[in-house]
Amino acid sequence: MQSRTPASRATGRPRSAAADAAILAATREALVELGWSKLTLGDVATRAGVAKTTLYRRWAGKNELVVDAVAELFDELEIPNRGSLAADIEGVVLQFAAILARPEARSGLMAVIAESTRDDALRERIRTSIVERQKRLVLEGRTRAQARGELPPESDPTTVDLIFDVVAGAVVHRTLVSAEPADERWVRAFTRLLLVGLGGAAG
Amino acid sequence: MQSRTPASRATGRPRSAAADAAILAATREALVELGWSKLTLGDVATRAGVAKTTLYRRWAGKNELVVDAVAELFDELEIPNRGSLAADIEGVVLQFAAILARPEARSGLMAVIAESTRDDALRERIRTSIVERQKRLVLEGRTRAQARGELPPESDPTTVDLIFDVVAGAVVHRTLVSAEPADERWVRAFTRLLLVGLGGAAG
Amino acid sequence: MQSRTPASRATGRPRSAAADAAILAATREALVELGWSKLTLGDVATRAGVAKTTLYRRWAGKNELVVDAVAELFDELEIPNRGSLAADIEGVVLQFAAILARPEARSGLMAVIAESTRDDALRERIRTSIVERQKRLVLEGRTRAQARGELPPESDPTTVDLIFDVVAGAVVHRTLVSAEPADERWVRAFTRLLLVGLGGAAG
Amino acid sequence: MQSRTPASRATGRPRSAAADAAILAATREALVELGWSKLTLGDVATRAGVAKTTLYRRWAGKNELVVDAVAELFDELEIPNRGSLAADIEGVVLQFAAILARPEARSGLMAVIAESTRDDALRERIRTSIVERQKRLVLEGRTRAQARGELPPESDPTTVDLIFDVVAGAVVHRTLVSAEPADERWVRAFTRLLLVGLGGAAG
DNA sequence: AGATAATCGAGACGGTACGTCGGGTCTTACG
DNA sequence: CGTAAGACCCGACGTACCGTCTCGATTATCT
Repeated sequence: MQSRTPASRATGRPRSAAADAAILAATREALVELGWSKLTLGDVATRAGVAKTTLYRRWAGKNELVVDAVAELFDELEIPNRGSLAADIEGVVLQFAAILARPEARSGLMAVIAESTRDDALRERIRTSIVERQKRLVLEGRTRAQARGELPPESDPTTVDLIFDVVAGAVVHRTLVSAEPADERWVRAFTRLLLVGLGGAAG
Repeated sequence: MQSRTPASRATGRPRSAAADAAILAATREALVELGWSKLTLGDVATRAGVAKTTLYRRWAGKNELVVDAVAELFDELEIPNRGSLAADIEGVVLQFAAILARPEARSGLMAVIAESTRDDALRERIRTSIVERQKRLVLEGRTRAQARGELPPESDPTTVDLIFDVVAGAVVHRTLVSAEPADERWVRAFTRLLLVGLGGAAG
Repeated sequence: MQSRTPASRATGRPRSAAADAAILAATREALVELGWSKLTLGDVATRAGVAKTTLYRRWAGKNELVVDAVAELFDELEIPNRGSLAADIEGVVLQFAAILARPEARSGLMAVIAESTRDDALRERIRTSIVERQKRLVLEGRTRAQARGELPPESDPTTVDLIFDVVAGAVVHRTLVSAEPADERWVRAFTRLLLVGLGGAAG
Repeated sequence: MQSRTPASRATGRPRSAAADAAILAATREALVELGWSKLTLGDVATRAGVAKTTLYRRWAGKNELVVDAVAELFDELEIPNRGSLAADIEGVVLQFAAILARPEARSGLMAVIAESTRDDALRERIRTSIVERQKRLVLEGRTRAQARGELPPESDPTTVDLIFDVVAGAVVHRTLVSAEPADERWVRAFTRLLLVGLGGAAG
């Protein structure tokens, strides 16, 4: 996750593998209790039972650490097989909304995105660890829908990006900016819009 | 803009009106140069030629100040009248994308949203100053499309919220998270998706 | 004591005069309890009820602070008038030894002298605040002895320096290096040596 | 030099003899370049081409290491035979002053003395390694002067201590505290004072 | 020859203090 | 009163060394 493995050292005491996990868990815990802006690396180190230096040896700063801590949250996402494209979308969107409802995701995610607007390395890390990694969901959903005959067997790669931006963007905006719950009612309306568009439905 | 006006005092030296504008301008300038996280209120005060005391008398902190400074940026948005709903949407989305391309909006907006996940007053301030204020664009667009007969004359108010989340969310996600430009090609594809849905078009 | 008075500011909150005294007292207290090497500026600030920044605004570091704190200790030295040069010397040497027996002087003094071997500004500060200031004792003692006719009325200024180095050096060496008490017996033997020399007496 | 020799083990890899010398040399080198307070054991180890572990296996810490490194410097002192007590004293004092003029002695010596005021074991080590070892010079000088008939053949042992404190103290104070060179002129004046006293000479 | 054991280099580890920076508050003199 | 200036307390920053530890690799002596 962190760009380590420095050409495989031979000598010296090896880095503690347990420390990595403890630090990431402590980071999420601190995010829940304190939120991004009040989270301090000293506190995270203490919670993890680790010295500050150990933390800094592995991560360059708060941003990098939180990206890694948050990215893991999204790995539990799975696109369900409910028999229809609409039902599949509704399922995954609800999962996504559930993660965004958790406090460790809410403030952490937006904050690192904010920071990434001025930090190219951070943006790349976010893209690699979170965005690109989750596009698998769109791909799998489309493949399945094509197998069912719900979508034509074409495959413009930019369409995947577009759909990902629309779905993820809508849920994030609903949840964090409008600050309204992305509940089942909303998800159904959103899925309908996504499938048939403004013109197709009653609007 | 700032919820002040302390019951209109009679005595004492009145507050400098120029200071407010100077501070907000200095804030945007500092956002461009430094970004959210490196912006300091002491620096803003210096740029504005104002004492820190003066700044704190008017705003409670960094978050409130930046919300006000950023909110003004979105007031220039106008939905154009290009003769069709599709063209109108494309126009306003491009305007929105242009604002989000400006550095003073990029990091400032996301950062205050991140903070708002743990600060109800701030969330309310964002909703009032930015979100609700710009929903006028969706309303106006729909009214115009209904007049043209492009949309049925129905008016579910939750649909406005949905569309706003989808449009704003997609552009923000494309621009800041995926970190790709919301250029004319992308806007056209997005508008088509919005109007006819995944199923209706080649998708 | 500290080279302040920066051209006499007009504006802004003035520096707290109480803070200076509190910090110097806290420094001596910490020297007694912890000694030079375990004394930390953060701890001194806490003891003085002052923020670390306040301390750093006034002193450049541990060395400068301790010089000022220790220098005050020697201001209480007075050369007594006991009727003869020998008795006067014995009196002042005993006073000096008593100060060097106090823990706040012991480790602090030697430590700053050690540091001063690599820091010209510090050496100058020590010379001004401590060495030159206490040479008054030698001058006064000589003047008095000349009035009594115990010493010829000549006045080679380098002799003052020589005597000061011999007296101060001997007491410091006896006390801190040999680590034996400079008690009355020793002081008497030393004074006899100083007055009549190795050859004159039994040696 | 270091109180080791752990009961003479039989088995296991023996300690490198070269390491000891390399470490002491590196210590003196670092003292010259950096001075006591900026000297770090990690740096000394690197200079000596040795791991930190190796260094700590032999010395308990910075103080002990520096005492050993500095003590060796004084072993080169020899009291010359110039035909008279005065000339002998002048000779050895000049040698002593020359050593104190070297940077590896200056800051190292004073610093460990400062530390020794709070560390009995260290004080004892200094006394053994440096102070008592060099008293041989006073003893030899006196013996020789007595043989010449310059001093009475008495031998109060406390007089040796007194003279050692006076001579060493004066040179150290002149050199390090007053920060003036102990040159030939000064040494001559000091020797005269030591031999005939304040009263005997012009003062 | 093989087992045993202390050494060596390297470098990660838990700590403590550093000196700096920014946040907000307060205290001046001036308008 | 408002204001500019700047000192104040506080808490976090990221770094540097401390002295300890855990590695794999040597290098001895003792079976």
